Amino acid sequence: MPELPEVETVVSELNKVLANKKIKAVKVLTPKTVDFFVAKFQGQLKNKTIKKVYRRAKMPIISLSGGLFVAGHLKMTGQFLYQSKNKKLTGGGHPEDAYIKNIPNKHTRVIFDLADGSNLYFNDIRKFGWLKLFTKKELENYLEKMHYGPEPLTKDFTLEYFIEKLINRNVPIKTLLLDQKLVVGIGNIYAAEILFRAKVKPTKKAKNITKAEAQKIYQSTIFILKQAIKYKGTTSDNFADIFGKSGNYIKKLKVYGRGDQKCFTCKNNLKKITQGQRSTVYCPVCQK
DNA sequence: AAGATTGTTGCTTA
DNA sequence: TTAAGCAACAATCT
Repeated sequence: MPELPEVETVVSELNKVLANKKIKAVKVLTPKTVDFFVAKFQGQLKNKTIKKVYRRAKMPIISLSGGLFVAGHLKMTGQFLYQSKNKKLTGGGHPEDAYIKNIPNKHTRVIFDLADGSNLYFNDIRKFGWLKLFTKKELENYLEKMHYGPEPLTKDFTLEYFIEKLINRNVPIKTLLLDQKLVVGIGNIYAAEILFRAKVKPTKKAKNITKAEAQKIYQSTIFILKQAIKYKGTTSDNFADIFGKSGNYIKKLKVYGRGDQKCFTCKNNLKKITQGQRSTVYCPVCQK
């Protein structure tokens, strides 16, 4: 459940520790993670220098010398973990620490050995995450093919655009918020939180959302994502930053993961339903 | 021990 | 063509 705030946290930390560092060697332990291009991945990254690490949608992107890029997706359980030379990761005090301590471990898929003696690990419990080597052109083509919507925290995401995208859409608003073609970065956690803040019921059809409601959802999207970045994301399951530390936004969650508990606002019981094979929690009283 | 969990792709149907 | 719905993917926890 790395969503935009979690990926942003990881990417900004990676950029700080990796910029200008040289890759000495790369070891792929799980071929599937690099789509079985093991020799290419290991061979072409050798002796490249990392220029910067940034993000598009939920994809971390590492730009390298030689016009190459490593881009990928954490999916549900992917993690980048960074260990400087004589420092072991300690975990953040959560049950998932077992996956972070003693790296490399059985969930380590790719290891980057850096010239200064530090290591970057790509860990992934469920093996849905992936990394891929791209040239600049290939990366551009890939991103184009994805038809990603605007970044919600930039000027590209306007209220007018958002309102227009809801017109005639016969899908629940929750489902639409998860659609990366409409706007990128929102996943199951923040969709629930955004709609709670906007006081809109997740099952409401997009075409029936009023302009006033759309504006609330739009503003809540920006507010919630920014706030979650400030808290370094949400660790509800196994998200960790590159130093193995948990995100703190779990303290701020109003509805996600709180099915059958009391609404903080009205004290009635929150309701848990399933939409598009995903759980949704909302307050039947506060959200109309 | 079966069911829940979740981001995205790709298939099916309309 | 596009929209909508849903199985599948993997591993772990409950």
